[in-house]
Order: sequence, then structure tokens, then C-alpha cells
Amino acid sequence: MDRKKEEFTKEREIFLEHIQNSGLRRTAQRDLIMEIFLRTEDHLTSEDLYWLVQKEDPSIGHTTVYRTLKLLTDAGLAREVRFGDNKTYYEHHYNHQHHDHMICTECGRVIEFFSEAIEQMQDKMADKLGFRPTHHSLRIWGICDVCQKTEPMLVTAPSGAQPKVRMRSVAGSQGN
Amino acid sequence: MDRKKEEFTKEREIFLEHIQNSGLRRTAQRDLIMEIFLRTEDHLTSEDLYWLVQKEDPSIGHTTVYRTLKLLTDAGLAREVRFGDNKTYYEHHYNHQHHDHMICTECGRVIEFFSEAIEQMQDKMADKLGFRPTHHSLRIWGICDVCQKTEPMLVTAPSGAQPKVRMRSVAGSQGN
DNA sequence: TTGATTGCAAAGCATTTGCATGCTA
DNA sequence: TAGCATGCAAATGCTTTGCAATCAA
Repeated sequence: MDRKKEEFTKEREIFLEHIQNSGLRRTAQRDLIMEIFLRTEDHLTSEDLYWLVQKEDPSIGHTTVYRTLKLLTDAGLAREVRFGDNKTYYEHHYNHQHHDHMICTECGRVIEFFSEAIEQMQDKMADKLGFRPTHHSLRIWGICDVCQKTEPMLVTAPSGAQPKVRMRSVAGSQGN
Repeated sequence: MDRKKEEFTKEREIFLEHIQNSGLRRTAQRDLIMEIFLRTEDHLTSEDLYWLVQKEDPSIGHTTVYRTLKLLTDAGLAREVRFGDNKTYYEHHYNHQHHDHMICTECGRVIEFFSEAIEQMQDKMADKLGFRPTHHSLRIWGICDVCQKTEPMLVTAPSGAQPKVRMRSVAGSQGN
């Protein structure tokens, strides 16, 4: 199930390069945090990553995880994402083509998708308004296929799984 | 320049109705906050609105503005929007058709736009993945037409206007 | 040796909550 | 009069910063 250690060779290289080019220093903490980030294919918060790191080195603090996540972002290995619950999630960025997200408000599942057609329409739209786009974010909230099947039961049997993404206000919120 | 007082009749009605239907109470504070919100055609934070309210009634506190903004959202008159700077902005919702945003990272300008084609592609995409969408958010960051003209000067003459939207981390951030 | 890095604690923000007081219905 | 609303202060949750001690280059 776990990926082979030899993977992520390029990613490590990029991280080191970025560190050197910026006059920064390689440390055991940064190495470990990067390793754990790389082998975790998921959207995680600094907090999430902190606990994973804790299991392997309890001496590492919150702060260092925050700072390293920022470093990884600067290096182009990570990307910040927000799903509307005012938390910052991180996902792999290097070698991961751009994509957007559908977020299930029932179970918190995040589905990545990409549509060339939508991208093109966006550029066209921006062009029409004289806007020079640098990046964008498209998020679609709703009910995923799995939850659509189980949903009718929720009336009598509330789901045990708590959604990863908890919307702050339910009614009328677009979380935009 | 200012709108006539007779405007927003329907909005006031909706607000009152919502208050009554929910067993809540009409108060002078709520009235004033609603009035100021309605007459301000802009994306504003609770903080922004608080200061506008302050000018007309310094006795009104932050908390009440927060709570009333949430009320207005529940009533369907306001809509929450986030532009990636971890603040919650509010915009008019009633009688305002759905739209998306382009956000200038130079001056903070927010441009509203709508594309039927993009909406349709999104639905098609969701359908393909068995996802039942309830709402979505598309934001495009970049440089607006005005800033594109002035930008070359920024190298020697830093702009005096501070952007309304300040991105937390500049490099690599997608603020997604 | 020098200056970047770490981890703790404390500070920052935006937002929410507890509670005594005030005020609608 | 009952109990929702208000505003203050304090609490919260996430994130950042100050700083003395530590460690990589």
C-alpha cells in the first residue's frame, strides 16, 4: 500500500535546491516533515500533518510544521487550498496538473476534477473583461454519489462519520 | 448618487418576515444595520460594516453587526464570500443573480461576472461524476485592466493604494 | 563562528460565546 | 412579564511572531 522510498526523488531534489538557492538550511525536521507530506496523498491541514509528524518525532512543534508547509509551498511542492471552513489545506502540487474540487457537504469527501473546456471559457471571460488571470479556484459543493445513496436514511439514523469540512453557517451560505 | 429611501422596500419586507417567522424580534440596531448594508453596494466585511454603522450609532457593537449579518444571510438578503484572505465578505444576494468574481491582486478590485456556458459545463462535469451540486464558487485572481496600465511604474514607484485583498503568502499561493 | 532554525509561549486576527442588563412583543 | 437582543469581555481556533537556545554550513 505504501509507496516505495525511492519515489519522490525529484521532489526531494527540488526541495533541497530551493533551500540552497534561498540561503536556507537543511534540517532533520524539514526533511521529516517533507517526507511525511510527500507520502500522504490527501488534503491536510497543518494540524493534520503535525499529528502525523508527532508519531515519528514528538519533539517537533506546531510552528515548524507551519513554517515548513509554507516552505514546501514556496518550493512548488505544495499548494494551499481552502474549502470554505476557514482552514488552510495543503495538497501536492509538483507534477500534479491543475484541477478543481467538488466537496461533499455530507461526508467531506473531496473530488478532484479537471475540465479543459471550463478552463478555456474562463480565459475567454477574463479576456473579454481585460483581466489578466494568474490563477483561479473553482469549487462545487453538493452531495457525492455515495452519500446520495445513503442520504434517505439520515432522517432516522444520523451518520456517524463527521464531515471533514464543516460549513460555518448552513442556510444560505455559499462559502464562496 | 445615493439611492432613494423608497428603494429596498421588498428587502425590508423580507427581513421583517424572516424575523417574525423565526420568532425573533425587530430592533433599532437590526434596522439600522440592515439599512446601511442595503445602501452599500460593495463587498464588505463585518468590520467594514461596523465602522459605517459606528458613524450613525456609536453605541452599536461589533457583535451585533456580526449577528445581524448572519441574520441577513439567513433571510436571503446577503451572501457570504471569501476572497482568499481569510476574511468573510458579504454582498447583496436578494434579486442579484448568481455571479462569480475576478479579484485583482494588485488593487483589490473585485469584478463580478457571469457565464452561462461555464455554469453549464460545471453541471455537466458534476453529472459525469455522479455529484449533485448545490452551489459553487469560481474565483479568478490576476491583474485588472486598470492595473495592467500602471503596473510597469510599480518598479520605481510603489503604489500608494493598498489592496483590499491581501494574500497571505504571495509565492505559489492559489488561495483556493 | 555565524546566522538560520527550532520550539515554546505569547501575540494576532477574525469570529464566537457567556452573561448581566435592556428591551420587544 | 417572558425571553429574545445587546454589548462587553473573555474565549476560541487558526496562524504568526518574539526570543533564547540550538544547530547547519
